[in-house]
Amino acid sequence: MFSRACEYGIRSLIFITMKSIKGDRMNLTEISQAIDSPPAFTAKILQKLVKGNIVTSIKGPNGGFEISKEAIKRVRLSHVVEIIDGDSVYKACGIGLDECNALRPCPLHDRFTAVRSELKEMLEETTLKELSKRLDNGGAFLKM
Amino acid sequence: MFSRACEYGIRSLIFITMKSIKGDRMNLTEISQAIDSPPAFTAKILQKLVKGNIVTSIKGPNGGFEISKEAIKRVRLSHVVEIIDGDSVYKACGIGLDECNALRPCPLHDRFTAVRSELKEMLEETTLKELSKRLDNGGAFLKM
DNA sequence: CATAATTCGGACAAAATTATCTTTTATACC
DNA sequence: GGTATAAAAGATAATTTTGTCCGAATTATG
Repeated sequence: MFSRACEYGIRSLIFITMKSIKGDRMNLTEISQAIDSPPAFTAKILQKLVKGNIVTSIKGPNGGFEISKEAIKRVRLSHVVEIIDGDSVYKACGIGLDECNALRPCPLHDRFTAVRSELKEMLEETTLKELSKRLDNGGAFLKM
Repeated sequence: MFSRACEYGIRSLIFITMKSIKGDRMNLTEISQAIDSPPAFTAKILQKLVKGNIVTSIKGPNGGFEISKEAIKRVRLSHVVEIIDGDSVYKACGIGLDECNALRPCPLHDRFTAVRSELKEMLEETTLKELSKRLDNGGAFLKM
């Protein structure tokens, strides 16, 4: 469904959000340990999220990554997926046609777009806040 | 969503089904032309579908691939996806946790499984017959 | 039986994705 | 200013997926 990179990205963000709400800033080592991901690869993904205005990074001692109150409110899963995986999740044809639309559909078009719009809706209405809350209250986990 | 291989597989099957209904058997060249896919790669995928009891293949002159009346009735998209991509579409965690279930869920678990069961349902109820009909009556296409 | 057409199977190659390593840049603190 | 810490950036490596090539096996037909 999502790329590996995107999975790590979402997990990182949920963790960072939970910590930022408490006023804690997390560095790469802490993040990759918390979500059980390869540090160097995770660093690359975090860079994308910084450029995409999702998280802010601070260099130097006691530096790391955090997410602002504003961003916590604003950011939806859809934004994260779009930054890391692009818009293929929302646009691509289910069976790989370059151009597939209502005017010139593939045989699966209608059925596929129905399911995909469910997915899209879900991603658009899911906030980092919601996900981080579940993690914080012990109702959900980020590794294993 | 699906792998490239799976996309080619589904497209091949829709085409083969449309032709088999008319009593026509198609060979690799005809199939890969009809669906605009790399022939050698498509051959590998068709081999999987033969082993998976979806299509039957006939060697030699005037050979090729066809699908039986029985299989046309029986086969759902879910079978095809499972043969080519495995069960990851149905089972894997949305954000990549090895073990993610109701007892030990990831933060996205509930929302993700809801969408995924829509997808699963769609794949389980979609038949090759239905898809091939749309192709046959000019209401849908398999390339571009 | 010889030949041509076709799938099958395995080895190989290319491209994309995932992952690592190394150097550079920024910053806090002494 | 010097040092340690941490992210940024770029080069490189490993793995997976996608795709190709070639010889073997099978079968219809003359």
